[in-house]
Amino acid sequence: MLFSTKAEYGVRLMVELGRQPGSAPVSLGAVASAENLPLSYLEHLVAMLRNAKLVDSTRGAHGGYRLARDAADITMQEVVEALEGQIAPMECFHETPEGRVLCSHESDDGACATKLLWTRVQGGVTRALAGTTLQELVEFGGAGDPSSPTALESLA
Amino acid sequence: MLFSTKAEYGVRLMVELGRQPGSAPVSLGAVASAENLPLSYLEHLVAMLRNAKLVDSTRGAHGGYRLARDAADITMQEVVEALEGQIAPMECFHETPEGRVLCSHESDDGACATKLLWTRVQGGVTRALAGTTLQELVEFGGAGDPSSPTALESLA
DNA sequence: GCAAAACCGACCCGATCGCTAGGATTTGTG
DNA sequence: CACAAATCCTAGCGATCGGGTCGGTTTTGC
Repeated sequence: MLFSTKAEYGVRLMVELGRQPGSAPVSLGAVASAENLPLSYLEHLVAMLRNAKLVDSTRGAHGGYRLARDAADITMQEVVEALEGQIAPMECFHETPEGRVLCSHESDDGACATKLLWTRVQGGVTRALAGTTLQELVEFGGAGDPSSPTALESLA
Repeated sequence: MLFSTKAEYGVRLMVELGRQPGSAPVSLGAVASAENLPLSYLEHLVAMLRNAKLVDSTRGAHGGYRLARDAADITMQEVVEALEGQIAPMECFHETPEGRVLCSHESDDGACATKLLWTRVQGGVTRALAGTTLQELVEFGGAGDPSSPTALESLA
């Protein structure tokens, strides 16, 4: 499995937030029951998303969460990386701030034999994640679960 | 981390085998010391590769392993799948024998909101893996230690 | 017969995953 | 003010897996 359910749940959470029409915050409980996910677990995930500044929270009664930015402006790479940590195909791969990929096995001039492969893999994943916006998923997606007719209106 | 060291070590093993000129089998010990990997662990990995019919083994003194097919005819998808199991971005993703991708969350007509994303990711990974042959890695790669000057461009 | 190798299975330790529990704080509402 | 609804925080727990070791058994060439 490439990703754990952290990414799955977290993305679902983001989609649910992105689907909300108004600017009123949505409680996690609402998201949890809409997507049929354990609330206490979602709390952990949403905390990561908040740290990554992808969602804003308002505390207290009638509080909740909403997207920190426009859905069209949030790439899935940001979301997944907030949840799963930096995306790298392999332990020995680090990405420098400038985007260069380094393999800790390679000597100064001799390339690691596997680098070609992992670089291609990472490229494929990164392109897929960075090339998909939350907006797309919101538009694409149904309710995720047929049991909740809620929030289906924005599709029409 | 997308993949574990099982894939890393296994690919290195395959590259090492692919680099051998003659048809004489290479002992695991030789591979282990060449790549500086634990022999006893490699035994498990090579067993998977043997089950997947990617390597042949000959027992007894002066035995060892060699590629079951030509390096140009082995895709990295086969290798990685033999080691890591079926490649899927997410638990809920299964691939039918016909290659169709199914998400266990989607109802009959309502699509899972995350399916678009994971499908793209899987596509990216699969293209990278299936589009890379062992031969390419053999040609690309130095030994990891003895450095052969290689062209680092044309990675993507 | 001996040594080199492939084979096989059991075990071990630490990390992570998925999740729960129990609280504390903040804040709108009656 | 009291209360309830919500976010927030920390700790823990069972299970699985990853990475690796160990000890042994076969098979085979010399």
